[in-house]
Order: sequence, then C-alpha cells, then structure tokens
Amino acid sequence: MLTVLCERYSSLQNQYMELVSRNSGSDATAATSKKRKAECEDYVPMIGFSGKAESSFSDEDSCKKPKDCIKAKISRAYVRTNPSDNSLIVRDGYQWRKYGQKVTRDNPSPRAYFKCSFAPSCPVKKKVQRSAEDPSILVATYEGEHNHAQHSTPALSSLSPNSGTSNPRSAPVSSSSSAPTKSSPPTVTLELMKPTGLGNDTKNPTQQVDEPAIQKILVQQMAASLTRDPTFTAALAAAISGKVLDHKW
DNA sequence: CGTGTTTGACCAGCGC
DNA sequence: GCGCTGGTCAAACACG
Repeated sequence: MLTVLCERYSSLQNQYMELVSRNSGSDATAATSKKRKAECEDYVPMIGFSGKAESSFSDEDSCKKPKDCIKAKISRAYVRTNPSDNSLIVRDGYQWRKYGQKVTRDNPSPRAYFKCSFAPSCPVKKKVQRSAEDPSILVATYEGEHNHAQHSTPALSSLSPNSGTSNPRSAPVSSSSSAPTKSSPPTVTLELMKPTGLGNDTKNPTQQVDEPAIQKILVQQMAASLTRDPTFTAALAAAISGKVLDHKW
C-alpha cells in the first residue's frame, strides 16, 4: 500500500509541477508584478503529503534585486492539510506567537502573521495563508533564520525552512502523538520517501539495501506499528481522499 | 495571574 | 495628495 501511495504521490506531484510550470509564465508573473518590494521570490512549489510538506527554497537564485534580499532570508513551504480544518497552524518544530491576521486582496482566506516565540532575540517571522487555488494547501512564508535550536517535535524537522530537504535515508514515516502546543491537536506525520529513495535509484548504488529480506522486515515492522496507531489510519484516509479529489483536474 | 489569541486601528509603501 | 493594500501594534479577551 505504501508503495502504491508513493507512486501515486509521484505522479500527482509531476502533474502539479506541469501545471505550475504552465501557469508560471503568465499568471504568476502578472500577479507578482504588482506585489510589494518584499515579494521578490520565485517559487518551485513542492506539495507535501498528509498535512506536511517539503519546503522549497528560493534564497540564492530567486532575488533579482540584491538590495531587497539583504535583510532577511525568505523561503516558502507548502503544507497540505485537511480543507475542513480552518486553523492556520503549520507545525514545523518551532514555537510561534501569532501577532496578526489580515484578509488580503488576492486571496479570500485570511493571512496569519507569526513571530518566533524567542523574539526579539530570534527575528524570524512567518506568514501562513491558504492557497487560493487549493484550500487544502497552506502556504507558509518564512522570513529570516532562527538563531536557536528547535524545541519541539523534531520529527517535523524536514519542514523547517533552514533544514533543507529531509534525508531520504531517514525514517520514511514518523508518527507524533505529542502536541507541542496546547492548541495543536495530536497529528500523525507521514513523510513519504520519494520514489528515488525506495531502492530503485541506480545512480547511487551504495545507498541500496543489499538484502531484500531486511527491507521486507522493516516494511512489515513499519506497517505494523502504523496500523496500531488509530490517528495514523485516520490521517491516511484523509490524505487519500484528498488526493482523490485533487486528481479531478 | 500568566500566556497566547483576536481584532480593530494605525502606519508606511506604492500607484495613480 | 489621495486611496488602496499589506504589515504591525496593542487593548481586550480567552484559557488553563
């Protein structure tokens, strides 16, 4: 089931990338041309899975005007959530304090403004808004870099804008039942490996598992531990139903 | 009582 | 200069 899930995830991601690349030439540039000075990023959206996402980074190659980008590193993360969930909470391992919310012109859903709880010593800010195209996707824009370590849910470290892409050799699935904040309900994180990480990446034979039996045992153990977690099954059902709906493009 | 959220008001940048 | 818009402030409020 996980393999099928990965394959469908890959194909859906490819379709989404195609759509984005098609639209980026016309709508995106027109829409961003009227934006203010701070919005100088180009984005390569990467949709995550089951409420979590891979971050996309635009620090070095996106800013055409260096003067606009000196003050803060800007990155953006796309997070898939349950569309019925109205909260603008993106759990990325850091603790945030909300200081404002605003309805913007180009998007009917409100935009929430967060500061790192370590402010003012940590200057990082975060903006979270639902995607206008797909309400199930939260767009989190990070400004600045944390000058401290994460202090909750290290399992979500791959969501951090400063941590980069998660290591494909790390555990592909992690569950987190401990809520870092009182307002965040317990969730299950499903960080699926990309297809290249499943052992069929011929470019990097040293990372392949030599013994299929070990792989099989690992998969069985992961599946057993996951199926024991009722929150995982609920989250998986929600993710699959969301993907099915997304497929009707 | 301390901490975090909500929300209206205010401010600054930008285009006309 | 004026109006629009995004971003921030801060008092009021909620909650444990």
